[in-house]
Amino acid sequence: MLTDRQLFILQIIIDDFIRSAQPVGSRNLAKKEDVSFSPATIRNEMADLEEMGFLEKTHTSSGRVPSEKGYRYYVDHLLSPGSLRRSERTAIHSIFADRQEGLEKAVQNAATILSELTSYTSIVLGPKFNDHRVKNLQIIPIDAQSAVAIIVTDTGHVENRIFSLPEGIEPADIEKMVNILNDRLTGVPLSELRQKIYKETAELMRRHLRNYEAVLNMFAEASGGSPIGKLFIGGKTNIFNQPEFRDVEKVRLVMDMMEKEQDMYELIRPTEAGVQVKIGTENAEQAMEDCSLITASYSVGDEPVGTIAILGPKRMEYSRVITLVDFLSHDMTNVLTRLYNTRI
Amino acid sequence: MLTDRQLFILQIIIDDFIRSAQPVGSRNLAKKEDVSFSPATIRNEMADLEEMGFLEKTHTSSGRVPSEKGYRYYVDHLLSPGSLRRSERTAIHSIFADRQEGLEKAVQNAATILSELTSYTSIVLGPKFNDHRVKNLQIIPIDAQSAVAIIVTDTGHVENRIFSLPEGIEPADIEKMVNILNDRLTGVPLSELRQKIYKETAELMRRHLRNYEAVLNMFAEASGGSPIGKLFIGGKTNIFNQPEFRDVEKVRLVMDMMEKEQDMYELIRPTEAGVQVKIGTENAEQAMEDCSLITASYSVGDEPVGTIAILGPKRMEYSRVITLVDFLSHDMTNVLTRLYNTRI
DNA sequence: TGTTAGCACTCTTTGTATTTGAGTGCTAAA
DNA sequence: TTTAGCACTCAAATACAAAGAGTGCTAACA
Repeated sequence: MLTDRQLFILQIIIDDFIRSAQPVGSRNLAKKEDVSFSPATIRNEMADLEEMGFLEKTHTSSGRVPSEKGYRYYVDHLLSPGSLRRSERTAIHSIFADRQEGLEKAVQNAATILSELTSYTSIVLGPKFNDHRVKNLQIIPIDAQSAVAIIVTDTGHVENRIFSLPEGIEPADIEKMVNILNDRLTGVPLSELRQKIYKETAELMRRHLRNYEAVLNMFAEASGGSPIGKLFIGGKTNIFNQPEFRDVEKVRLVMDMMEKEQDMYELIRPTEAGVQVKIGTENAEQAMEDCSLITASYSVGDEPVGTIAILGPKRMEYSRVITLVDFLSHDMTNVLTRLYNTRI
Repeated sequence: MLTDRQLFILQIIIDDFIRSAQPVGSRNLAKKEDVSFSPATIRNEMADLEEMGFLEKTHTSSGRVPSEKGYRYYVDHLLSPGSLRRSERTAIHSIFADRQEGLEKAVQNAATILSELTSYTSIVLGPKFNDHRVKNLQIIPIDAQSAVAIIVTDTGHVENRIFSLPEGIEPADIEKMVNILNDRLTGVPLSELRQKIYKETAELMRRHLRNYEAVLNMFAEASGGSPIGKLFIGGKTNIFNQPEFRDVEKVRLVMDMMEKEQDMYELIRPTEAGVQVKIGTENAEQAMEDCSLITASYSVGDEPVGTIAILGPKRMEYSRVITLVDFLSHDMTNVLTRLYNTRI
């Protein structure tokens, strides 16, 4: 068990290291105003803290650096709850202020602002609406061989795909089909569209369309096929600012990872509700070894529809970022719920 | 004027430097099989070449390095025309092999393959069709206040945008409007859509829609508003491989630039037909100081619709990359022309 | 018994010569 | 005109010393 003094010292060390990126030694620590013990005392405590695995040394006679376990303890027990500046709050509120631009733009905007506010890298996923419902279906013939299928959802989202038409199909046939599709499928949630379309309309489709699988594919993609929303990353190059990433190889690892969409999806896949902090190797991804990730999901009503995240060095300003991410995720939840939850 | 021997030496120096990234000295040059002069002779020639501005020294007693002027001369006069390996050719042909995926995917694919083939960074812009023509327009009401406007073009491309409906509009009104819009605007090229819609339908729209500007805006974006195609960048982190970019600051400059879409558009904006090479400061962009850019546009018929480019260090394998870019741009032109030019 | 001063020790960082090696320019001979 | 020879330059590597920040341990102190 840790004594109060050990907690105090651990906290100061980590705070200091987060600020300075320099290993912190007993002598300098003792000089701080609110520290009233001698360097020797501090050294003893530090030795204990190191023995317990909260601190590390970079070499035998260096100052101490927080270990992963140290950060973990710090985040779990020592964090003083931060508060946001007025300017930060207005910046966040402004993201969803004007709806005209469309949801996707707004989300992208969120990523940009988040990265500017933190000077770390931001990742915003979503939103995906599992309960998008079909509002309208269209099939628009392009030429003799091909047509575009379009789904409009009740959230105003549009999916489209080109597919081939069977030989000699008549415009009237298509119109009839569209009518039937709309009749049978309006109001169906995208998540159920796939099975519904098989059950309700496959027979009909088969009769009229040679490769109706293409249309089914489109529907599959629109619903379950791409089960995740779009991914936006803001401030990709912010990592260059961190002194511990002076090393080209380290930067490269992280940059490479950020280019792989799949990896990023995996990385920020939400595991539980609320703000989550993953420190260094707590992230599965190899490249995250020296980084930490703070994530939070946002929802429409009770349904999580997306994730926001901040990726920074392990030496991250946890307090500030957690507050920020928490605040933004709630704000997004509020706005989106107000916008889209009414229809349920 | 340069003597044959000077040309020869210049060529060997640049070839060697492109391979090794090391300043090349007279002694090592003289050791090469196909060089039959003594180091002293070479030194004399090098001194002349330096005086003329084709070579530079990194310090007084170092080997020579090509200057920008040197590269320029090399590209303009000394390039041996490269040829592609069978595997490279099949890789390129495979890009547009299956149309099912959609044009956008194929273009993105082109960027990826191009960067893998060269191990430089690739940039692919487009395609934008100036002569997309309107095939069909739809307005789908979402709820009492809003609706989605959709344009389908004769290339199968779909644009959509949400806008607000005026109070108390009837579904029948909308249907009427859609009919009129389709009647008046089908077949109109997107480039002329904006003025046409004003001339032909503004009066009508104003009567039925409160904020018909939103719809006009959408049309504007679909046609002239985003006058450029989508931008794909492949192998962003390939620059890390280059020994002259061991320096974090240098990498950062380039990475920062690549994150700014606007800068990238400007960078690869085509200036004339055919393959173009821009070396170092020949690019306006500050961050390109140590990089070269090789671009080529591709067309549908005679109309250029997009650009492909390779961004690498000044010490780039010009011969190989030029051949590759030339080949791919022609291939894309062929495929796209076959696909889309028939309708004109 | 917990705290602290003192001290020897370690290891990085910084600075300063010194050497090595690759390369140059110039001169004079072939 | 070419080339051998030589003095010279500079970056990079090597070695060494000193400085500085830090530690651990012991013994004295409150």
